[in-house]
Amino acid sequence: MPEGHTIHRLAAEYHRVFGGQAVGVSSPQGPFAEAAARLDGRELTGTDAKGKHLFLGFAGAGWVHIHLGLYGKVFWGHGPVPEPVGQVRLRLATDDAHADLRGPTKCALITPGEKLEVEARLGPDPLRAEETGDAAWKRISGSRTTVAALLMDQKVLSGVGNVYRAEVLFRQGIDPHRAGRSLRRAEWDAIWDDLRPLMREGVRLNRIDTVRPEHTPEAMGRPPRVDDHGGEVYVYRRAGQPCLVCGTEVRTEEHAARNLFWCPRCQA
DNA sequence: ATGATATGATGAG
DNA sequence: TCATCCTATCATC
Repeated sequence: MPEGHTIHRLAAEYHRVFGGQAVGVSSPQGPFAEAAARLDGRELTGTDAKGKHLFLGFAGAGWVHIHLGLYGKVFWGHGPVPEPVGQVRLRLATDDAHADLRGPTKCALITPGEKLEVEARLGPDPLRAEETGDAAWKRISGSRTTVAALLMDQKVLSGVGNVYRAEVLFRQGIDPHRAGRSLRRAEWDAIWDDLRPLMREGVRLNRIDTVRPEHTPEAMGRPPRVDDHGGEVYVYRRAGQPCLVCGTEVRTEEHAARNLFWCPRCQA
């Protein structure tokens, strides 16, 4: 399930597999069928990502705008294209590869202008090398909203989801309940500067690892540990378990309809 | 088999 | 704040 690192990885993957080629486009059972027919056989000219939004560009036809939401996923395959099983919203296929998109919140054909509008609605993306965190700081520094909610607000900052939120606040020792306007500039800069390489590493490994080498169970002389979502993390979904750094029980609560996790001692 | 759960976002009230 | 979209996975029966 997707945060920004997943989307940027997909943009690179779609480009690597289909870029510069004429691609078979279909929407076997979905409401995208009409648009897919218009794209079928065109060249995939480029891909792009901002935050959790993915864009696939087709020659002379504009962009396919994809948002995975909570459930969306892409299934990759090689060789002969199998019959679609269940709901496939968008299938791209060449002679030797195919990609099936299932369950996205959004999959629509848009114009270049509409792509710019989507991007303009989003805050800076730590995975876009040319962007800075300044616009996000402007929103955060004047806000009475909690920093936990602000980091999840895609208009403020794009690409960060529940895992990166919890983990970056832990790594920076910041209490998630603090108001945005209580943050010092240096604290925000530390969050932004930490997110960039952290999320870049997420793109590379296709998972979220946030535990520093000095805090791994091996380094701390503790038994090995496996997080149930496939990455090594400090607090995400570790409620009731001891903090990897200080041993205090990790806490959780519902915060704006999402699960929030933090260490009350390290993030006091 | 069934139910709970999830890394997201929107629109109504 | 709540319901809703709608899919895969895992735990429990």
